[in-house]
Amino acid sequence: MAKILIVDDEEKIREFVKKYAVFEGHNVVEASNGMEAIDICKKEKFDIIVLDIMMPELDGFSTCKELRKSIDTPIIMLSARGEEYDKIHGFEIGIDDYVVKPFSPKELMMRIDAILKRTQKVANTQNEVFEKDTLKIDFTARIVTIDGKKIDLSPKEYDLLFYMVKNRGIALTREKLLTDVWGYDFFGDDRTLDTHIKLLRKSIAPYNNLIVTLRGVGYRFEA
Amino acid sequence: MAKILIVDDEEKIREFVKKYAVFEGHNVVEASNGMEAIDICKKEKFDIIVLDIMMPELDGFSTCKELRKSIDTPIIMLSARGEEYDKIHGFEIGIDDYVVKPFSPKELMMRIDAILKRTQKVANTQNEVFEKDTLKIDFTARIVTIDGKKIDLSPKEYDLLFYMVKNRGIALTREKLLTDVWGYDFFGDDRTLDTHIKLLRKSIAPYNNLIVTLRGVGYRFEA
DNA sequence: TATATTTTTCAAAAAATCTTCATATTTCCA
DNA sequence: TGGAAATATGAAGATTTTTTGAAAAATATA
Repeated sequence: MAKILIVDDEEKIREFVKKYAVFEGHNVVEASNGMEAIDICKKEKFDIIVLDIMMPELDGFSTCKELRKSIDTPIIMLSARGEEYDKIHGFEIGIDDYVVKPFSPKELMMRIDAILKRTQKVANTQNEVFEKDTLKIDFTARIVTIDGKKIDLSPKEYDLLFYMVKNRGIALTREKLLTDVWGYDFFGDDRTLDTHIKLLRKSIAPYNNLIVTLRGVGYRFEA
Repeated sequence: MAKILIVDDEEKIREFVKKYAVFEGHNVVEASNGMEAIDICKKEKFDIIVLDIMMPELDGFSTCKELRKSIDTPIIMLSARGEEYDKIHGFEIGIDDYVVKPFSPKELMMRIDAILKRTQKVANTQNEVFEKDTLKIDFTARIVTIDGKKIDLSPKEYDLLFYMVKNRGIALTREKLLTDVWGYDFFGDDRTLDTHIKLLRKSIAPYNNLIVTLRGVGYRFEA
């Protein structure tokens, strides 16, 4: 069906992805690191590239950046939970989708299928955007504006805001926020989340009420 | 709502998970070890499988691997903190999510809900909702509205309402309400429940009659 | 290396909620 | 019907949770 390049330093992951992709009738080529991927791409053309972020030497982002200089093959990133959340969302034009580890083969295949389906059609260069009154969040460009004026947010503020907006209308427990935005291994103080909520509210000033406190539970971003 | 298989050698954990899953209206089947889980899965189909990693004989990973040969039911792993981090994030990508012990029931339920939402109805991002006339309870957002207007509920009020609505049409003894909503270890005054029923009734004002007093027994939320 | 920025910790203050308790009301039945 | 038992209610104090500001620690930047 499609020709896929899977780039990961762990052989087991490559094997696993390959197994399921082949099962679905795809043609799979493996690369164990970024440099190798770049070399291979000079010779062959793929329909989709699955790229792990965490790799020794050339990481996924750098590899992606390099690849983008010559090709526009859709790229799906693999990332650990809590890892580089905003980097993934903010990465300029580079990434088509990402999958958070751990993931099931089914999920990855679904994403691959979705992208393949999408790329058959006319290129959709529309940025992914959330808007509410004069608050505008452009996930693709990584820009937040209020009333047309650009708002400066720290990385963590972006992480948190993006995550909450992506999951707006859902009651998010403190635990879920901490593990998903900070990563599963966050051991920190209980007040860290509150503090960042505070900073974020301050930053999005007139819209601070969009972040609703759910006492005893966590927070919710109003849909 | 969903059919869940919980696999753990510790009965306490199984009970713990079961209690809350049933609480949320799920249908739960237990297995005390990997082999049993594999056997059960040959006969029944589940919507989600919760699998402990640390089990005697066949551990969670091996069980997962075996299960994956025949089924692609979403799997959530339970792991002790720091346990098998690499394995979870790397090799075993046949899993959909993981929860670190000790975990709160809320946390696990949220992840179960998230996976169900993602796998069952990909296009359907509908929240789980209860409606009766103009009373609307959005369990996903944790929002209660009457006639479109948002009602403010305290945590206990919401928990109580949640529990009663999930178990509507059923006579709920005071004892059951106290142990299930407050927890096993509630030693408090007998009037605590009454007081919260009072507050809840006040909050859902025109619908207060939906909470029926069963003298000598407890309360019932009208179906 | 110094400087600026960001993240985290911490403790006090504020806010919201929970529980208790005394009293009122209702229900049931001898 | 009278009174006991169960439930409802209001108010106050106790407790819990969140907010906040400031400072320390960690990171990034010049």
